[in-house]
Amino acid sequence: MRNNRGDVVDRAIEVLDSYGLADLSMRRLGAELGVQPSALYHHFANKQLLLAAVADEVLARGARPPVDGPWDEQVVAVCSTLRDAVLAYRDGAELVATVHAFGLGARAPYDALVEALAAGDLPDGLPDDLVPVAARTLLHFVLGHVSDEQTHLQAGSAGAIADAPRESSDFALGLAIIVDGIRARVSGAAPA
Amino acid sequence: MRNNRGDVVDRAIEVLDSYGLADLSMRRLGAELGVQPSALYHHFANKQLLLAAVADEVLARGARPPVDGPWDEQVVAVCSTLRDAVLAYRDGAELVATVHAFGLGARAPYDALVEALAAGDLPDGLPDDLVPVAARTLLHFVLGHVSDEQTHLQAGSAGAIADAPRESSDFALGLAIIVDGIRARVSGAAPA
DNA sequence: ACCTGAACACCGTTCAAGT
DNA sequence: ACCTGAACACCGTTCAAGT
Repeated sequence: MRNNRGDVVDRAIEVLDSYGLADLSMRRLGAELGVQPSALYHHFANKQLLLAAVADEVLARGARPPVDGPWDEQVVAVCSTLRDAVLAYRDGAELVATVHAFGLGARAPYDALVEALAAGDLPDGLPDDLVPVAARTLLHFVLGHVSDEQTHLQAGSAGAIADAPRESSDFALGLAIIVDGIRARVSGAAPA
Repeated sequence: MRNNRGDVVDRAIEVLDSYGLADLSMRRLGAELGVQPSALYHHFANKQLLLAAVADEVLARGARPPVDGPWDEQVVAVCSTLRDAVLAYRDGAELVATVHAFGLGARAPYDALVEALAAGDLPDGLPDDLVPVAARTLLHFVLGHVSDEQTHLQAGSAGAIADAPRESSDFALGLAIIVDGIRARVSGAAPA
């Protein structure tokens, strides 16, 4: 009945997927593991570090090998992989966004985007100062968009939202807008 | 010493700006007003509706009259107004994003973006199915970007993040990328 | 290495009752 | 119309002590 770090993370993902991020408390997770809440502090110094480990595991489970090809195809591949990874568990996008906002972990998608954007096979290549801005813009889009999707997926239980349903084609269109915008800055539009 | 709805919202904004969103609790706000926490439930059915009213007030205080001109200038104006509005109070972006995610209030910026995008003075005009996607993409960008800015503004107190500091020119560049992307879809690039 | 048990300082929310 | 006071069912975290 003794748990190690991995057991705790695995069970946390089950609780997350079954009950949502708001119900993933240290007390609830302890109960689910048959253990006092204080026992979790043997494995993680605080809840935020536990959530960071959970987010990293969600991302690791959804990871796909890097694609090669032109930078825009690489970017679309990374964003689609990220979307699928966080979409696989309830509140996955909100979890990763929260952890990323706190700056502990969940750095893999950002790094992957930077690498994809740096694969400038264009004549001029992507300007260096554009890469981090573009990467963060893409990350905000993907996590924000999927958070919306997941909120509306669970909308029946909370009974608060009555907007139009999101189509998965919205994701492709929004992503294409940003990629087009990056391309426009490379092939010689006027800078801001 | 009796408070009305407006008093509660005003005081909530003061607590928000002084102590941050995490410390804006019903109990703390009650104490700040010299009132039992339960008294707040006379004015708001629950905390989320209170936060929605606070977010709407933050947005109202930062509101600026609509600009006329081409759609892209209107879009930049709306996004800059939104950025300034939420940047004026601590955790303002996170507050508005949270309220928006719950679907209660904070709809004004979205509506303003839709209106700006619909001001298609272009020959072809903006395709109807592009407008909502573009509006949501812009909203995610602005709120995500300013959340990052505000998190890093307060980084010293939490001592967790050690990334590169955000420059306000990053906002202009990221916004320009998205606007360019929208423009590319109008002036006849291949659809996704 | 992993866990207990008790404690501390908090939460949001409800509800009968007061003025 | 606005508020009290008490209660209910929770939180995250610490810490001495156990195996």
